[in-house]
Amino acid sequence: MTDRQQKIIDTALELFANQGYATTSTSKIARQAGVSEGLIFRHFTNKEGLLDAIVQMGLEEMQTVAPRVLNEKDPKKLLEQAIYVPIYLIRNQPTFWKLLFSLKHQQPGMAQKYDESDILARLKESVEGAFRQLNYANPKAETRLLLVILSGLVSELSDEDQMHQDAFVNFVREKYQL
Amino acid sequence: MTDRQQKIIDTALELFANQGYATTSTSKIARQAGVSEGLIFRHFTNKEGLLDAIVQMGLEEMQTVAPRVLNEKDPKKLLEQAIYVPIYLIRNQPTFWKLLFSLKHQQPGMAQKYDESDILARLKESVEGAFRQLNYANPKAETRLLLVILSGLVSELSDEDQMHQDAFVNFVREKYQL
Amino acid sequence: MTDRQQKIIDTALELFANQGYATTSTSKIARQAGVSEGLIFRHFTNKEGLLDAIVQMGLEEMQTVAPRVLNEKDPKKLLEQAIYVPIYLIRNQPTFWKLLFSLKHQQPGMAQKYDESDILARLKESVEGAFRQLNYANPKAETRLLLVILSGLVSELSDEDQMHQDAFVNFVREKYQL
Amino acid sequence: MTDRQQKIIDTALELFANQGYATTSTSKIARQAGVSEGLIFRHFTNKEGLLDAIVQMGLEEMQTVAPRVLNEKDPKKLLEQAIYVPIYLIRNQPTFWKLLFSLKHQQPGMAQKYDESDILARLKESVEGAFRQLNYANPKAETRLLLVILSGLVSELSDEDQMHQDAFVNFVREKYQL
DNA sequence: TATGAATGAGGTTTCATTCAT
DNA sequence: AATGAATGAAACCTCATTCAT
Repeated sequence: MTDRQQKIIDTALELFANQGYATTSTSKIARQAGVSEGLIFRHFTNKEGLLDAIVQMGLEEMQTVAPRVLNEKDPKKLLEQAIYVPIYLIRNQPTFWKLLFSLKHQQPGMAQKYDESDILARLKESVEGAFRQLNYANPKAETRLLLVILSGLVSELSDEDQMHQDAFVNFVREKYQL
Repeated sequence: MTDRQQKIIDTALELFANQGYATTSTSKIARQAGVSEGLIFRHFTNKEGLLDAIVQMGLEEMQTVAPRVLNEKDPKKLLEQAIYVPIYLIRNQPTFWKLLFSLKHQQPGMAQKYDESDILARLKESVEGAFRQLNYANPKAETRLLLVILSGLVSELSDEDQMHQDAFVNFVREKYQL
Repeated sequence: MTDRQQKIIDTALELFANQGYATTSTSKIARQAGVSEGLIFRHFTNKEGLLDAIVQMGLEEMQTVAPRVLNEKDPKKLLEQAIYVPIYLIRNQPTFWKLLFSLKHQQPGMAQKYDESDILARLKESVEGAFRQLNYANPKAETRLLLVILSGLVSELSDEDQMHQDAFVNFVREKYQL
Repeated sequence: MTDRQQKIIDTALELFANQGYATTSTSKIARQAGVSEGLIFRHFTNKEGLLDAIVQMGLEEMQTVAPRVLNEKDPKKLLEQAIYVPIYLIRNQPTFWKLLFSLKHQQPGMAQKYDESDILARLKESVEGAFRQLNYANPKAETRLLLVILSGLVSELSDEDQMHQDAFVNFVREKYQL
């Protein structure tokens, strides 16, 4: 991964997340990244290939954090981690997660493609297991609610300053008594 | 509002909501609505004008339900209504709300335009007031959480059958002890 | 078929035949036809769609001449016609036939597509039948030779003035004692 | 001429002949030849330079066979050779001749360039002389017909198996009573 | 009101070619 | 001699929009 490749990915991530995938032209990406438009296609084949690379990269970061949840044996701590991890991820890669959640609304088939991603599925299971072990009445729904909350969280990430964001995250954490 | 105007609006709503605003071409709308492409522009001036008309129409429906909340004096019932109204709306106009929430991810400036919409703002205030009157510790955050949940709800509307949807809505209602 | 559609077809035919299909850009066609580039795609979908339309049109002309061969009962006259028809066609639509034969060298799969064309196949059969009825020793090879000659004829059509062309056609006719 | 230069030429010849010159990208050649794209330009300056080298190479092969015709004194044998030489060449370098004839249909000015090639012109003259010495009525036309037949032959070379090809070549030879 | 031909700007992509290493 | 990153021009194509009828 050369310097320019990384520059392209970073620029595209930011633009895709904040202006929408369809609305962001490859020429705008090139201009803002300070490279020629052709370079995008030499490295990523496609506009979609570029998106794939971005998602790939973002999910890899997840691989390094996910074990904290997946390998935790103590049920109490597992739950804590289960809730922290998404929050942690969103805080570390806010733009990436904004993009990931937003794709659903933009390119019907596209988001679905990444849903199959193994790591995401296993995390879901882990979160669900955590709720189960803590004797929540409806772990499946509980998991979904948490995801829905996080999804909503992300969708408003950019519109506010960090402070309000933090306040709200804390509020959610308390809601789950952690 | 003639028949064909309505047909155009209905078709565009469905396509915008399910395939994205930017991704849906006016020619696709025209074809699927069975009218000429020119007619769209005669009636709505713009692609954006068409979107405006759709949002206009959707919000008008809200005007007929909103008073149930806004005019309710009894604090207990007001809260009930405050929570039911969004659920009711989403159930009655799922496509419209899917579109409305999704705009945020697609056209930066566009969604914002409708946020100013008076009726939506006043509803927010009412919901917040409801939480306040019921002595919730943090009414502002509580309101936001509810909106966030509803937003998440909508974002997955199309991906599941109604049954799962209903089950989840019930779960959320119980969470709020209603 | 509007005026402009026809203009586009005529221009494209000439350019495709004389400069090659791949080498002729849609923008060059548009400029020379005096229309906007977009119009080409509105009417013909594709560059390939435009080629299809051209071939379609050329083959239709053939439909009006082919019966002369196909319906002839008298074996002697049938042969005469069988040989004249290709010559007649080439003389009437030299550019079209130049294009048709040249496609083989340019777009591997493309020419093949038109080979299936029924009318062309039936003509081949008729020519072959004619040679058979005249007791030529090897009608299949004879037919192929004729086609090969005609193909060669066409391939040099543009490089010479009509006079040399005619002289050569006559020479071939005498070769076949007609 | 290094190994890799030769590999590039061979690959390009095959692709140019079978897929067309304009349609074959330098990157496809590089990939299939197993070299970097830059190397093509280091060795041949240009895409056109590469084509020149290919033609150069093919014509050199001709230099070794042409004398058989050019130096033959016996008129009877000269004619035989005059007809065999093209057939021999096509059989030995089918791909090259396919390319050479096909260029006419693809790059207007390009083929013409090679027509001036001395050896080709002198061969034409020799073939014509052969027909003249054998008292054919119209040696010029006869020569052209032969060329036209050979051109047609080549144009269908790739589409059939060798057997049919041979049968047809024999048929042509008999036609000329050799 | 309604159509559908026509436009032109801009989008994605390809490709011959250059250059630093 | 060889690579592969990088470029920029030009290719094909889409699309919102205009206009004559």
